[in-house]
Amino acid sequence: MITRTESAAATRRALLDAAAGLLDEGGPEAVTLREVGARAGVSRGAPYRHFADKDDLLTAIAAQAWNALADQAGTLGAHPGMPTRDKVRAMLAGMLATARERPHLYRLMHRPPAGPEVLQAAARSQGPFVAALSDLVGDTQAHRFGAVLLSGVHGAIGMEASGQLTRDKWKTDADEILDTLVGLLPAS
Amino acid sequence: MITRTESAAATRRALLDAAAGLLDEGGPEAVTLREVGARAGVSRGAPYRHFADKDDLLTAIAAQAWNALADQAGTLGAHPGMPTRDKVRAMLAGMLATARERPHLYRLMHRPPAGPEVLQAAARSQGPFVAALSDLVGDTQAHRFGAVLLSGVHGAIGMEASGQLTRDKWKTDADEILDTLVGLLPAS
DNA sequence: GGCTTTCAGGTGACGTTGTCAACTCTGTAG
DNA sequence: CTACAGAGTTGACAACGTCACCTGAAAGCC
Repeated sequence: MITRTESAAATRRALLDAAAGLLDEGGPEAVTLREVGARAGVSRGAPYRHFADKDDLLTAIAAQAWNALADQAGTLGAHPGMPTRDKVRAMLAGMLATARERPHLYRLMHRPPAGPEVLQAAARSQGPFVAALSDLVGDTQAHRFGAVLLSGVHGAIGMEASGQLTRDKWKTDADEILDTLVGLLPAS
Repeated sequence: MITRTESAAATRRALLDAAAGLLDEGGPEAVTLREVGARAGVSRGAPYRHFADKDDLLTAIAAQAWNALADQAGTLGAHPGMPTRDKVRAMLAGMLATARERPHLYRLMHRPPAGPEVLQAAARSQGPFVAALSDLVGDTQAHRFGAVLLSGVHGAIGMEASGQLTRDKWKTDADEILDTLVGLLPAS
């Protein structure tokens, strides 16, 4: 049996999926509430039953994406037998992969100003990251190293996306920058 | 005497200034061609005499901002007696200052995909930067170092803007990250 | 069971925006 | 002096976000 709340939850998810799909395919301008509703099989006004406005819908998508990254980081962090530095590298590589596979979503995740919902989800993804760094460089240095690593990879991603970081111009790319930064960490 | 081409050029500049002002004050959503025209003292259709469409106007603003940064970097690079590493630091600090004083403009400068006009102006700003680095680490390493430095500072700026890089969470800030990265360079 | 409430969803309407076509007007070239 | 080019205006249109109002059915209560 399908209760009403179940149906509503399904619609909400359909709206999120439709909006994320439109974002991936056509960028932010392609995400119109009318088209989102149409793809989800509802009318143009229906989204307002689940989200305050368009911005609220986009925020929910961003938070969802951060939570997916957090799950991925958590799985990596709990992986037994994997060298800690490789875990750090893999977490950053996960960011890079998301940015390349779904550039518009990645940009949405970093859209200022980030609301509390997004900040909390992002913090959740950074928990395992800082924990791994603590094992390598100690608690006191973990945050400082983390900020440098995260900034460096995030910046390389942004410059690559805008076309400023090309191998032709800089003789390197985002992957190498990631490796260079991770190389600053002690091994094991 | 005021020729017609002079008057047209003045209108074009007025449109650019008006749009840049609206961008600084109210973000990208505040930049409407109607309001731009009104501020420039012309009608809503006038911008189409100087720019192909809204995007073209925004692109021109981004290119103009990159050129201003390029001028600043060029002045720094030609500064006699200043230690080369300080020049590099000052150039990066100039980026950081722009990002803090005019965050919406900074974001526009890095908006993907960057057209040829923007990429060329950006490259112009990076010329003095790479030249200074060549003096410090040699031609072969200058580009790789430059990419890491630029990525790191750009990423820190982005995370600071979105509220993700706070001293509360990371025990550091963009200024310290900048210093840390510049500290990787040999002195003098 | 019947009644009332609640709430997902639909529809009409409005203001705003980007954009185009048609028009006016005025320096400028021939 | 005439024709032209081009800056500027205005009317119009479609698309969009959003709101107010309406509908219908599930859910809770007696």
